[in-house]
Amino acid sequence: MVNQAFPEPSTATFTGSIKEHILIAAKAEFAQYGFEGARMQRVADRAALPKPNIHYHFKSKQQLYLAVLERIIESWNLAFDQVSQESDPADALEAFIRQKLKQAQQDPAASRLFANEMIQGAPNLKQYLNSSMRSWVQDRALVINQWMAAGKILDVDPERLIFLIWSATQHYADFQVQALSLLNRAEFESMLTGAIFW
Amino acid sequence: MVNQAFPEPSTATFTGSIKEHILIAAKAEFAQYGFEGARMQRVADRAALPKPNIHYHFKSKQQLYLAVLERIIESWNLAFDQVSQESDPADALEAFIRQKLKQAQQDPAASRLFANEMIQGAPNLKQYLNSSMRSWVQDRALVINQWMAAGKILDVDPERLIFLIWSATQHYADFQVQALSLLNRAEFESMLTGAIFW
DNA sequence: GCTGTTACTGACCATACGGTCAGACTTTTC
DNA sequence: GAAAAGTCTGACCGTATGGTCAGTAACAGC
Repeated sequence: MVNQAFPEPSTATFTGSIKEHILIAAKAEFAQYGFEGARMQRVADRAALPKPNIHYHFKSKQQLYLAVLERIIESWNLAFDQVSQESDPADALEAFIRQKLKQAQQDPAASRLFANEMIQGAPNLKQYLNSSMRSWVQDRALVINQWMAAGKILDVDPERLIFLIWSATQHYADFQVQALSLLNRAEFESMLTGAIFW
Repeated sequence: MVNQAFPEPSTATFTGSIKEHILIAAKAEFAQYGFEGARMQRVADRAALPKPNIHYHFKSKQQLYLAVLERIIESWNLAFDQVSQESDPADALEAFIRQKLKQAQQDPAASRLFANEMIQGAPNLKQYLNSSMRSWVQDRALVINQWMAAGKILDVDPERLIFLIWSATQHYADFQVQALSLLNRAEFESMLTGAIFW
């Protein structure tokens, strides 16, 4: 039996492709243990498949990991909606925060996997950080600067504001155990619902 | 040669005890790879010692890990200074934030190791979270509630405020690569100096 | 300088690990 | 319905891993 600190919703009534099924199992494993700590046998156990079956669909551990990572980045890119200087700052920021919290709630494993990758020095995501993610931050920062110039919000460092929101929302996914324990609560959802506090 | 994504300050001019020397090397290894991903051989390489030497001083990987964890918790406890309802909220909160940022700056590996432990579901820190850490949060929350009752600060959920500060400060240590990359900066220190933005 | 104790280490061990492969089973194509 | 293609898996392989051990070196006490 696999020690699943954060069990995925059961895929017993599974309908998608087997590759997808394996990717979900692998995501949970990599999220919990990181690339080096992950075990192909545990991925197989989580997916309830023989180990060679995993290797049939994904040539190597590295390739499986990259496939998981790619899917996560892809799904996050889809959620990167547009904001312009005409948007109302309060509305836009609240929408952004709610979206990030929803992401953390719907797929905390993805968030934890990303955190693991960052902690290890982003060996597989340096390119992503330096290209699409950076330009995304810069676009947002530009809008925030425009809001400031138009007197719509107080002066802040735009990048710092984005980091603050990013970190606070991601925190609930990555440090789920800590937050639940410190708040003495059992359910993840109620914790996130309460996370918007202004 | 060990791939040190976040090299520790060199201990070449090493003066402390060998156990301490090993603990520092082990902290870096466990912080980067987590318990399961860490390799005793790499710990030995980081410490520039033969592997059996590590096992002479620490019976097992598990015991070495616990020793590292214990040292971190201990050093953090020392920094948990007291705040009372007589304190000025602005001063007290700023002091708290500066202290947390200093911690993140002085020992980011410790912060990352803690993050790794949380991501894995705190298998070795459940006790700590449920006892001393929880009561620390509750003590602080009480003071914040008293501040609110006295009209010194606006109404907020005290635990959420603590989490917000915790997450934002910890973020700079754990996601160092991301933040440096997105800000297009090379030095960690200047990034932290700029982190206090109000 | 001998003795007891602590510190160290090259060589080794059992097991776990990522990965392979030959053959079996299943589905598709015509 | 037979051949071809795709999917699956028990048994296995070479290597890396955590850990051991016998023996050596260093050092303190007398």
